[in-house]
Amino acid sequence: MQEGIKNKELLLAHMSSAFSLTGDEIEVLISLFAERQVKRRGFILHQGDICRHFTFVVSGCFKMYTIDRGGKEFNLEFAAENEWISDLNSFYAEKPTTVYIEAIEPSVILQITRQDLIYLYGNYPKFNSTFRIIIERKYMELQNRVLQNISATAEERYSNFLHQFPTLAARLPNTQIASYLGITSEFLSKVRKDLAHKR
Amino acid sequence: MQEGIKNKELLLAHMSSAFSLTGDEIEVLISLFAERQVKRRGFILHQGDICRHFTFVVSGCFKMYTIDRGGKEFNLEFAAENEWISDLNSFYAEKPTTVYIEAIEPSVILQITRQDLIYLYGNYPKFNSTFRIIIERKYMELQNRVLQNISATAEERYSNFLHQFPTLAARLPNTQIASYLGITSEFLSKVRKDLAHKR
DNA sequence: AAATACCCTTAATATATATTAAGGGTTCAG
DNA sequence: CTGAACCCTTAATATATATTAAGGGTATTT
Repeated sequence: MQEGIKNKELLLAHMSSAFSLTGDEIEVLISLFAERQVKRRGFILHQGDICRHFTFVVSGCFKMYTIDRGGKEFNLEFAAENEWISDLNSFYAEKPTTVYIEAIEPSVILQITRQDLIYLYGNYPKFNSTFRIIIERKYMELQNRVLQNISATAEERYSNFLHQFPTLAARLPNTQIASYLGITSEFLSKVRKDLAHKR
Repeated sequence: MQEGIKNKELLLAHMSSAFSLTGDEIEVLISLFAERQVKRRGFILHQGDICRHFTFVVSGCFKMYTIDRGGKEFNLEFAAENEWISDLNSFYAEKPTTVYIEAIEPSVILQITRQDLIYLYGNYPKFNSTFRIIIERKYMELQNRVLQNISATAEERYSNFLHQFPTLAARLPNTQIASYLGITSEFLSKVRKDLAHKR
């Protein structure tokens, strides 16, 4: 329990941003989350598998994506430091996932299993609120993304992405950003040129 | 407490689909939710207001939308019987909303205020789980919608909408569906013609 | 250091979707 | 009952975005 505590401090700080935690709660969090290193291009979830963990990213970055029949990838979500990633549908229903979660950079994560999370919900009620709030925040972000998708041009969506996720944008290849925005990387290239000319 | 109990039974049935409720929990739910009738075209939330209620739809149907500088409406969400609707961002942060929630049909709703919901979370811990699950379900639906938006053509999105929300599709004018799908109603008209010819 | 895979850009052409305009059909409020 | 809103469709034209193909640049692996 001494090794890796340092990484768990980020999780504890994150969890106590909404509600402060008691000593007991801190202890149980530390005991139930397992640390894992993931290499660049390493998968923590593969299409067809059952998603068995709720994952907190300590460092590095992941993408969650699907591949259609034509072999094209579509990025549903990125998760960097201090963010959560999981396929909720597969996780709770224990059914095969349709997505991949892959490390874009060498990463360190903390994971809790479904069983342990349910134990946590049942025995430390505060975590129901904590995880409710985590999901609510993610929900609002997604809703904003849907609004962008139905109302904004590719150029507006890209500008917005740069503005909303500046550090992420600097770390990701444009191909990955294009896949997230729902455009081809060739078109993103044009959009970038047009934006540059507007300066 | 006798009048309107019938409408609250739908809420109770909905809430106990994930966890069964005790007598106390049922009583507090009944006491904290207020029933309201809304006419067609009536607003339960107006841009600039603070969203003060979490709303459960007993009957009828609502749309949640924004209007851009050009006056165009974009439908973020529909909510019919047995669904929840609220602008979470405005509701929790108590700041002015950017959206409208308007009845598309004469409707009956049950509403709880932010204060009462927080009271509920604090004193009846089970509802933390219940509302966590409600939000998780909505999150998965939104995620699926984002995937559609970035990966599917307008025709695929429309087919999917018909398949996923058959009763809703039959009740809504096509203009509203187009606004939800992120296309113009003229183009939806063409999509419908093309689909009809494919039979 | 070479080889391979990845990444970014450009441009020509093709397709999906928006815009504008117009007409007819329905519903709803006065 | 009647006009005013709304709704749906069509078609011509315009714009946004995809596809294909090609070349050069950068990492990563061998």
